[in-house]
Amino acid sequence: MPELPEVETTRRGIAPHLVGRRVVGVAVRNPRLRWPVPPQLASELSGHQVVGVDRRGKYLLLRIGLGTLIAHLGMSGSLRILPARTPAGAHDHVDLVLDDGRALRLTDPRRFGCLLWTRGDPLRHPLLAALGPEPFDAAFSGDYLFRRTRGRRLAVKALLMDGRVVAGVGNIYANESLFFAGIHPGRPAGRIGLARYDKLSAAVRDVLQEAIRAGGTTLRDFVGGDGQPGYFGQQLRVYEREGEPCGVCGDSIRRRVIGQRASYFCPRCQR
DNA sequence: CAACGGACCTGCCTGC
DNA sequence: TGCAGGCAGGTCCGTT
Repeated sequence: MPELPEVETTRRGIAPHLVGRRVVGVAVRNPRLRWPVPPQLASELSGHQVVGVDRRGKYLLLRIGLGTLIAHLGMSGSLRILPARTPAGAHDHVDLVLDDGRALRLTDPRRFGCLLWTRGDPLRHPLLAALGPEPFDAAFSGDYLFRRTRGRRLAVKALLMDGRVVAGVGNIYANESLFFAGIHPGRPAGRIGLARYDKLSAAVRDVLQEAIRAGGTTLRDFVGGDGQPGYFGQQLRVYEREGEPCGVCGDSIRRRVIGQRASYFCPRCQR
C-alpha cells in the first residue's frame, strides 16, 4: 500500500491533531506486526507530549517525550485520528489515546507494518540508517543516479525501488516515473546515460509531488489520517492498466514481472 | 558486493 | 455456492 505520497498524506492528516497533544493512554490490542510492538510502549509514552511528526522515506517519526515512535505502514497499514473509544475492528493494533478525547489508531490487516520505539536518534536506527536520499532532496539528481549505476546490470525499476538508492519510491511510482522518463523498466541501470537519468530524477519528483497533491493513491484500502481515500489513481498512466491504450501513442500497455514485481509500461514510449 | 528467491500476512477476485 | 489459486502498495534475510 503506502509509498511516500501515502505516508506523507498520512503525516499531514495526523500531525495537526497530534502536535502539542499529550498521550494519556496506550491500548495495544494486538502487538503482532512485522516485529512485536514493544511492551514498554505505554510506560514510555503515557503523560508525554507529541513534539513533532516527521517522515523519512516511508517511515513516520512521531517525536514524543524522550524518544521517537517509528511507524511503517507496510502494505496495508493506516493511521487515523478517531474519537477515543471508537469500537476496534479485527485489525486495529494500537491506539494512542490523546488528552483531547481522540486517539491515533494503527490498523494493519496484513501485519507487514511495524511500530518501534527508540530513545536515540531515529535516523541512526538500523532500519533508517542505510536509506538513500529523499527524492525531494538536492542530493537525488540525475548525476547521482548516473554515478551510482555504472557497471550495474540490475533493472532500472528494481534500482528505483531500492531504498538504499532513493527513499520512498515503491512499485506504483517507480512504474509511473519510468513512463514519464520514457525508460523501459527492464533496462539495465548501467546502460542509461546522464541525460536520461536527469529526466528520470525529475520524473520521480514530479510524480510524487502530484500524488501528494491528490492525497495519494487508493487502490484497495489506503486511507489518509482523516479516513479519506486518495485520488491519484485516476492519474495513473500505466500502473494496473495492462491492455489499455497508452495516453501518448495509443499502443497497448504491457505487464511484465521485473525484479519479482508487476511492472507496467508502454512498449513504444519506453525504451 | 550484487542479485535473487523466500518469507512474512490477510483479503479479495477469478475461474472451475 | 464453495474452494483453490493468484495477486496485492514492502522489505528483511539467507543463499548464491
